[in-house]
Amino acid sequence: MRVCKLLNPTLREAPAEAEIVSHKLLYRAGLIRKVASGMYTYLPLGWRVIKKIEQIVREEMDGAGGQELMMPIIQPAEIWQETGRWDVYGPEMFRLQDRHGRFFCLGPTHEEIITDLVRSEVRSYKALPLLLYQMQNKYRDERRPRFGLMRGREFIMKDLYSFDRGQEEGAASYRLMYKAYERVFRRCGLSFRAVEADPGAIGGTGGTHEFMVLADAGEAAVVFCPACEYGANVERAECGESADCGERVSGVPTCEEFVTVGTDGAALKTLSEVADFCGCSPGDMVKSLVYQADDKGVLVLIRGDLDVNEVKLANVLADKWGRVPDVSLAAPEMVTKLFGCEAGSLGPVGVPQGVFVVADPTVMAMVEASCGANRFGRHLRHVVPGRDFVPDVVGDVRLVGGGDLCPRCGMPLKEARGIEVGQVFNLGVKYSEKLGATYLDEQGKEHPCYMGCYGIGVSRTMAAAVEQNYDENGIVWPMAIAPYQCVVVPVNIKDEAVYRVAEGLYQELGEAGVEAVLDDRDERPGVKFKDADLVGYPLRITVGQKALVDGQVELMERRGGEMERVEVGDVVDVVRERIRVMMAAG
RNA sequence: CGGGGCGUAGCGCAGUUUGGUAGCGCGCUUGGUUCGGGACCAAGAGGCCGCAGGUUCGAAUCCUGUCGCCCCGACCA
Repeated sequence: MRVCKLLNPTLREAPAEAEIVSHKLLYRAGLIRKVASGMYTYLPLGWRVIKKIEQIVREEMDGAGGQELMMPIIQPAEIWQETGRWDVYGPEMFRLQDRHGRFFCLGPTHEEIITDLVRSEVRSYKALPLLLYQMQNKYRDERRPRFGLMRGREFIMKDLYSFDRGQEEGAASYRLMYKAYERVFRRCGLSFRAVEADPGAIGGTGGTHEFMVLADAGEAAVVFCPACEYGANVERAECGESADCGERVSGVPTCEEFVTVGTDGAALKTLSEVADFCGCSPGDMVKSLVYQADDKGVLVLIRGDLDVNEVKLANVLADKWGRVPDVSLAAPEMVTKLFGCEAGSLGPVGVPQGVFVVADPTVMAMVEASCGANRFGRHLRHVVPGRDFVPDVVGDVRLVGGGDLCPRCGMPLKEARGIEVGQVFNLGVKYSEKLGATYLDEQGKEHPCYMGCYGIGVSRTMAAAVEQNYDENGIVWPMAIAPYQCVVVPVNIKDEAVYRVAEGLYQELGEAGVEAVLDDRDERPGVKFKDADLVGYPLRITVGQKALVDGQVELMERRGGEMERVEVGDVVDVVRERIRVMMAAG
């Protein structure tokens, strides 16, 4: 490709709306342009990167036994109604009607469609395991699209679905995909971490892992152990601190109420204020939070120095109630209505009727504690969990962070931000049962297929790669996903000797299978160098008078920036070898 | 959905307080001089100032409405 004709509008300045590195650089380097909030056009160079990532994904999916197919973007409402997700999915689903008034959606995902296919076309155990995948645009009307490609309303996703005979074979497919994902992201040159995750709304019975590219711009917080393999999204993370660290003592006096009003006559509100007031630390207190779970009031108790993880709370309640509730912190009015006093004076002793009480194990492990008295400006001391109050359920609702101990090996965990580029999911029989996707075993007995689903955010992977590979001059593409492997820059196209050599090298590289562009613009060298750096071609060949008098050209790696001289006749071989090495290195 | 901010040339911005018929830098076009890290000179093209109403002799500027875009939040008492 000749840069002269390449639609690659680079910008000196980033658009004001771009906040994060990948958004700014992909825009400035002329790889993407915005069409509407959360929707982008991939310009020729950007689209080449997408296709490279797709090809890596395709090779690894095929290698794992996957079969590629293509399903429609527009999906009929009926099938979503069958699984109940037409209503569950809510405003995130783009919906539309055809001329007859029938309802459709733009597919946010394809479990329904694929399961519908399999239920009509697969009968026998002989067809299993079956791994089907596609790469396609997905549509989610996000409440807040942001950060360029990171969270779009239209995005490119690879989704694979596995159908197996049972849990055991399903687990094998899961492991197969897990391994394939590791290869995909390694080949893309990304530094990533697979972490345990919360299944969330998709539901399903088995485990799930998210593949996180570690980068500051990541929307998710993860913890991982520097010593062992453990890693988890904080929504899910457990920690190893022993729950029963204290000895039960019998000598704790009866609990008593005391006044907690500051010198200005106002009631002490925050937990640390109360702790200071009674000369103890937050860790000696019980933090009492009121949540609304669906329409029910829930009092959540946790040790005062710790925080509550709402996702884990929802899961604890789900275990007890048999459904996953919507959990949010209760509005102040609701707190007052239930407890007759404001937040800040709440506690587990004398909880009103109808309020469900959840205690974190850290609370039950406390020997004695202080807490609110459910009366304005009053607190209690010498409160013994189990003696002075008994929760409805004890469950782990603790938000784990860096410094907490690894649940596997006890080392302090590290915390980092992560960009979720992939997720592997054990679905179990949730969809196959609802939609009747069954197979007959050797005995002619009918069973629901055991399913898994596995996503890779292709467009998001492109953004994540930039978040991890850039410098002050622009993008530094890993060789495997660079739009072109190499740029040939004639310093001055009006210098005939220079231009002839550049043109010749460009031709030879192409014939040798190297993806090269020739910057044949009549621009000053500085402009071409700046653009080459901004776009991030991994290799640059500079053809100029200086070296050409010795029959040489200059070869530079974008990462590192060391210039070396190469004989004109050796360039193609040297470049091919360099590409080979850089591919392997990622 | 709540809060905040912004819509003026392809990109970045000024002009809005105090109404008087639109400007700067970059980019783009043409000509010339340059040519190893975003050159210089000259001449140009390009904007119903997001849109719709209103006030006014007159609106980018004031008022009302509306649309779009961005950020934060929707979690700790």
